[in-house]
Amino acid sequence: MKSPEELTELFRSTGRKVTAQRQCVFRVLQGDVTHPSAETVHALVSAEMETISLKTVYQTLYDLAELGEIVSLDVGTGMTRFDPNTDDLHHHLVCRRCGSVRDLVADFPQLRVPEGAELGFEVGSAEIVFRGLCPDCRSAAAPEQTSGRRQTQRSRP
Amino acid sequence: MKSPEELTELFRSTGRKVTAQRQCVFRVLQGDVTHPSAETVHALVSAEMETISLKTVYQTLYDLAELGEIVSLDVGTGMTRFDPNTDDLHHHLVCRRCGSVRDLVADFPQLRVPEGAELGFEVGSAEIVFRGLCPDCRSAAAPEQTSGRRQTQRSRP
DNA sequence: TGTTCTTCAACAATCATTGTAGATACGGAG
DNA sequence: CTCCGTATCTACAATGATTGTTGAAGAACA
Repeated sequence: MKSPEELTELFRSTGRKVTAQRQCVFRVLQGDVTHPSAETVHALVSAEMETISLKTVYQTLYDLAELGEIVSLDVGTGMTRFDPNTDDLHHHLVCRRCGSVRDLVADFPQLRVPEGAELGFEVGSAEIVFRGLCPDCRSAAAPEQTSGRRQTQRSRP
Repeated sequence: MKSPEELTELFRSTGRKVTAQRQCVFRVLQGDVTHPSAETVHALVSAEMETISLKTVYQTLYDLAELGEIVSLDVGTGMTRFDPNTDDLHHHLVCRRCGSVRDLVADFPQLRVPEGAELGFEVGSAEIVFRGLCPDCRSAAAPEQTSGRRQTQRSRP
């Protein structure tokens, strides 16, 4: 993700208007490695702007995703997460207890669909999700973080 | 997933009661490779039992998942999908246009988190999602299948 | 500065999923 | 085979995440 200043420029140059609300979202996202949900971003932004609406946060995140400045991803924690790291060569670690998400920077060059197994699909990209326990949850009685419903009883495709 | 008869036995032996509704879900799931959503399963079952409720379908799917007979997974199509194939050595192909899901049977033995990159996580499993276009959607003007909201503007972690 | 078009906040609405309650049916005991 | 306790059923309401709507307010450009 570009810097808040560059994003301001980018928004203007693509016909989008720059507002205090949006710049606040830029700032909050800057350097964030926790893959926050829209709700989490809203909470962070609210600390500075008490009246900002959740809808506005969603709209700004949607715009950023459309511009390719952030990536929206669904790792099965019940809500869409947003990642300012748009590097193609990274994947994700997901805690199956608290739902926290971290980037795993590693290239898996052999990640190709074996010839004949693609069932007619035209494959464009591959994502890997590693599931396990985050450091906090490994230390036994650590408290849960997110408020979403389903963390237990999750997948293993 | 076991056969409907074996599932009947399994349900009984684990203290669960066997009803016509449940057996109908067993039958519908048997041999299904489309990774249906709860709603899709409900539609299929409804063809036989018009009055079955969606809640019952959810409950049965939940039970089957608890018993390890099916796997629930979230591949970002907006709803949980269910897979009667519980083989650990397979991954998924997801159409980014219509949201259809297929199994990709292939082992990726080198799918280990590089030493030092796991950020303190205790990694238990890894899933790969390959995104692209299914055969139907490749042939241009093919109609959309699922009814969910977000199919466009999806992730690429 | 004025004009115009976008974006804002505060709703209400939607979709997938889950909780509740009373009626009903399974399945082991008699 | 019938009875009874308990799990399950259906219908309906409620939840959480996300999106649509609307009138007011603000950004960008002439």
